[in-house]
Amino acid sequence: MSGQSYKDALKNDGLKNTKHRNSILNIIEKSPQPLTADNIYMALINAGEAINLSSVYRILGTLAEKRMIIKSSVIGENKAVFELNYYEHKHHFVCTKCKKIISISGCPLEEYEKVLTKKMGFNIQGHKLEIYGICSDCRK
Amino acid sequence: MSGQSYKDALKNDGLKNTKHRNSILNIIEKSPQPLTADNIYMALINAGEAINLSSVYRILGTLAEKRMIIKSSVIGENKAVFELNYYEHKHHFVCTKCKKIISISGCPLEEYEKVLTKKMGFNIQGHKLEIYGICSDCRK
DNA sequence: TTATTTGCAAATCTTTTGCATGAGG
DNA sequence: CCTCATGCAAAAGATTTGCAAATAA
Repeated sequence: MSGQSYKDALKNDGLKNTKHRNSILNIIEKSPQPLTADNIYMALINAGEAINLSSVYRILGTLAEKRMIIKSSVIGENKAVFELNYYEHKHHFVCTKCKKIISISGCPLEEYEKVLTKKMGFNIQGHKLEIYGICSDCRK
Repeated sequence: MSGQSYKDALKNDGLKNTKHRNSILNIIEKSPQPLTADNIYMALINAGEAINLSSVYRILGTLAEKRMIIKSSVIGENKAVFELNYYEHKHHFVCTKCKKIISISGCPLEEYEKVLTKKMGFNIQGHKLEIYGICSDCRK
């Protein structure tokens, strides 16, 4: 729980630099996969940091609004997951068997978005791509 | 509410041909965009068909399990949406301003999935792509 | 000091479930 | 008939909110 400080990043978004916000950003940053609000809450509790679940939700909402993190959802699950808003654009592969989430770097959609912009008149802000199937471990 | 009968389709999946199941399939089929359980429930009530919301959920669950419909979710919303399992593969554009959902035919991912299969050893079953931004109407 | 943030409890919203009744094949 | 489908009420899970107390700047 002693990771980097997000003091400046928070300040730039007009947010106060609090212990909870820093801890939550650190947890999300260190996670190789997107986390639910409850995952993050439990991680804090296990690390000995007293916090209320509603505060976790409130902080996640604020950070997502400021685009420091991204809120999304996983097919078939009815709860939100959060991850850092990496400037390197990534996608995820979800194993339908073991539920593992694997990051995939690179994005095949840049050209396609240009075509859509021209053809449909959209102003595209982003996209979400999730690929699902059986991972190599589960195929064995 | 007097649309086609899904009698044979239901029978093929070992499901009884009930009024509710037919009505729900018709509502989903006629909708240009994915619907929530509550959207469907309200449509039934407005059409004068008495049904319980839990039955709507149960029917949607059954139909999704039999792959007659597809359950998915929209970024930033915490409820599931349902649409027909068209055999023509489609994606959606979501306008972040007016919340309109526009279907896009065609899919830019076929080649990419082949590459991933080879490179990562995945057995790919499907994907979900959602593109968001401002639609042409809202840009005006 | 003052606006922002957090804790707490309760409310709200979506979805699921148990059980008794009702309807399809 | 006999099984499957539905209604109803209640539970469960995720998320939000109002308000008072605590804290950062």
